[in-house]
Amino acid sequence: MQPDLGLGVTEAARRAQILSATIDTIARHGYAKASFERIRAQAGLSSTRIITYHFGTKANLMTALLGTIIHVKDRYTAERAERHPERAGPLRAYIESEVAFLRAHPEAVRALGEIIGNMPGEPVTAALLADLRTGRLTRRLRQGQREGAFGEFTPEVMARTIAHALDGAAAALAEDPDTDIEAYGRELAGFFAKATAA
Amino acid sequence: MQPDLGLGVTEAARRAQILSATIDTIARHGYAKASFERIRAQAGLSSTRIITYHFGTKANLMTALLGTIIHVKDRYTAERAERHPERAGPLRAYIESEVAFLRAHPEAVRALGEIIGNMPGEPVTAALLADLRTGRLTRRLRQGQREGAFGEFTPEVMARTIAHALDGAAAALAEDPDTDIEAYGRELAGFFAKATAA
Amino acid sequence: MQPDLGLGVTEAARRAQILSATIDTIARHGYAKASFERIRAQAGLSSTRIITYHFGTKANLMTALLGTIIHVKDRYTAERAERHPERAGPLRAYIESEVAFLRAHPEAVRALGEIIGNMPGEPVTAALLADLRTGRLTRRLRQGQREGAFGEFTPEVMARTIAHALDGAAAALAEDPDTDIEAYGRELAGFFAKATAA
Amino acid sequence: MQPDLGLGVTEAARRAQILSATIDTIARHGYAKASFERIRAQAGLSSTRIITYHFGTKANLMTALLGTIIHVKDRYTAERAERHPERAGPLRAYIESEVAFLRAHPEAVRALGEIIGNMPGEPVTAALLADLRTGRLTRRLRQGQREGAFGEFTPEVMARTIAHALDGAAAALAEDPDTDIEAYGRELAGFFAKATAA
DNA sequence: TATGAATGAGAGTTCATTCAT
DNA sequence: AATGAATGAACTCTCATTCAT
Repeated sequence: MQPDLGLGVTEAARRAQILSATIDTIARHGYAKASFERIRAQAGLSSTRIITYHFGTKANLMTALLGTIIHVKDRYTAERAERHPERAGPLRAYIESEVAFLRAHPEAVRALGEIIGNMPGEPVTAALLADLRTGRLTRRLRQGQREGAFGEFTPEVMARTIAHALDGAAAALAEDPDTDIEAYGRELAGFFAKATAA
Repeated sequence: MQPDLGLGVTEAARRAQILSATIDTIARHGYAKASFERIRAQAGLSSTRIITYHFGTKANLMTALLGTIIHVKDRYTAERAERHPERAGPLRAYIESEVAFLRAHPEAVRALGEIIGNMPGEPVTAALLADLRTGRLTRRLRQGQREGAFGEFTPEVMARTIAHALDGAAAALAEDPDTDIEAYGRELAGFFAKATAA
Repeated sequence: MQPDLGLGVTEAARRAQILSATIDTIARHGYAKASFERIRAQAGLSSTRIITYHFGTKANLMTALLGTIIHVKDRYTAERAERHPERAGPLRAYIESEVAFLRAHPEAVRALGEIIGNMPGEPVTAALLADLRTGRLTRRLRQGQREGAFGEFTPEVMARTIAHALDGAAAALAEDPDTDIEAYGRELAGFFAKATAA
Repeated sequence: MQPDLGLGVTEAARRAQILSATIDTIARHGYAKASFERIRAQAGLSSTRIITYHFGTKANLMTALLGTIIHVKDRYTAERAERHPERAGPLRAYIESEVAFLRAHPEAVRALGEIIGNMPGEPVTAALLADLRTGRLTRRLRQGQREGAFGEFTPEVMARTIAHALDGAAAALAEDPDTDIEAYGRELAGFFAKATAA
């Protein structure tokens, strides 16, 4: 009768609950089918009304989710960087970090991809999101070229290729959850080490 | 009042008209927003009814579209192979052919990606489509390895990486239609030549 | 490619084919779901157009079907009456004849019931159909009362009750095709013999 | 402009309003034509959306209606049994009770018949509904036979016959609302008293 | 005797959102 | 911090039917 036992939960906790349910819903059904109703069911809420109450519109919810995932991912990456001091070069470190996050939070990665690929809105926003994915990497690659660590290539193209290769890793994991994703990551790192070599 | 001037058009022509409009609609708005109404408007038809008349259901329409695009792409690839005899190795030939098709039919490639990524249906179908994308390439890569043309790598991983790298090319072109996609393709071919080198 | 091999069939044969398919469709799916499309599929035709061509409207088709079934049933009853001279009284003869027809053509009986129960149209038509079911029987019962063969009862009520009891027999057969419908009929005849006894 | 004056009505009241309108609609037009639009008009609502809001799907609405009618009928029967202590034997009591309910709620009986006859769904459901109609009566008849109150007959056949005879009563009332349905019921009770006599 | 092509009307369902407490 | 009730718009799909050969 009362599937939602979280009466009087704090705002922050409710938001987190809904965001988490949204990630799972998107990961399971894809962005297009992530309706308020499905999110409501996933979260075990009694009415979709609670979602609009906390987030207003769907675009708002998705923007909040985007911010949250990016935030979580950044924090994860930062913490990991402290634990695993970089030995094998920035590119390998980058790829392995991405794969580690994928392994730790596959649904979040899936959701991130779905949101970026499907969220409506101006091309402006799309470009911003795209830069978010490849901007930092592009700069790192260019910096590396300047320092002589890499050979000749167009940093934008390489960055985009790496980003999409990582999408490929996520897709492989999604198709077969038993994929040895670390091995996949090491192999990718090897490819791009060769491809970017001086 | 009579936006549809194609009264009495033959079945084949109508189907082609609708399929073409569907490609454009998906390319412009994405799979999720490719409703019958939008397709109708794109095709300049008077009623969406004509779409269900010719294709029955939406799933049917999408399946037909999938088949058509794959068919067109195969034919394009075959014809191109005749005109451009392979000199630079099968991998480079493959990538350049894919990029050439992308250049010739960017909307079709966009639509193909959207359909594969969003069409509902069993995981079975999804796996079939995935194999369609990477299966042939995987086999070619494995064959090349046996013949000593390539070094050590997991063919499945490499094939998937190449496929996703080509998605990256399509995304680049979509974001900026002025992208020099041939150059992009040559650079990709260079990457993967290095990455697969013995 | 040409599921309909009956090209150039005579009008009568085509009509019979369609009527027969309509009976089967109604028997299988009920009146409400007996659309032109389903009838077309059942008949193995290539287009519903052929149905409208021969019958015009759906109401027309149903009227024709009604006439056909009634005709067939009358002929069956007449022929059976010749073969089985009446020994056990008109009521038993009537019931056994109805049950025999049900046994011989259960789909036709099912279809007849569905049509009578669902065909749209004025109450006038409904009353006509009702009389068709019970009119003759009512008259026979009244005649029997006059001749002293039966006791006291309202002929209309008894006739209606018998007609609905026969519907019950059809329903029993529909629910379980292995029903011993002759036994069922004999039992019904026994009931009504008692119920109508002087 | 505002045909719906029931703003803010409680859920229970709205459901009752809709269910009641659905009964009337089915009684008037038959199951096949009982569309949301017609129900909406009958209930004086402003949009059909309110129906899906409260019941989700049409199948749901019909299931709810079925449950409601059965519930109401059971309650009616129980209350009546208290007021009218059984004198004339269980069979006569049963028939008179059914007829009394028919007299009190002819539309509900009509709707019940339409729903049972037309609601789509597995044969399983159909069998369940059939048992609901005749199961109790069959058991009563068998019990009566054991106690020597009845003669020889197959209880299932007799129960089904009685149920269909009651359908006949409902049909008579539907065709002519002035039918003296109590008299009809007494006559039926007389028939079956004779038919089941020891 | 038949068909290919088209169509208006209406069905049920899902969607994100809003009004009023 | 939350809810109950409602809603307009859009969507896919099915129906019987008609126009033009």
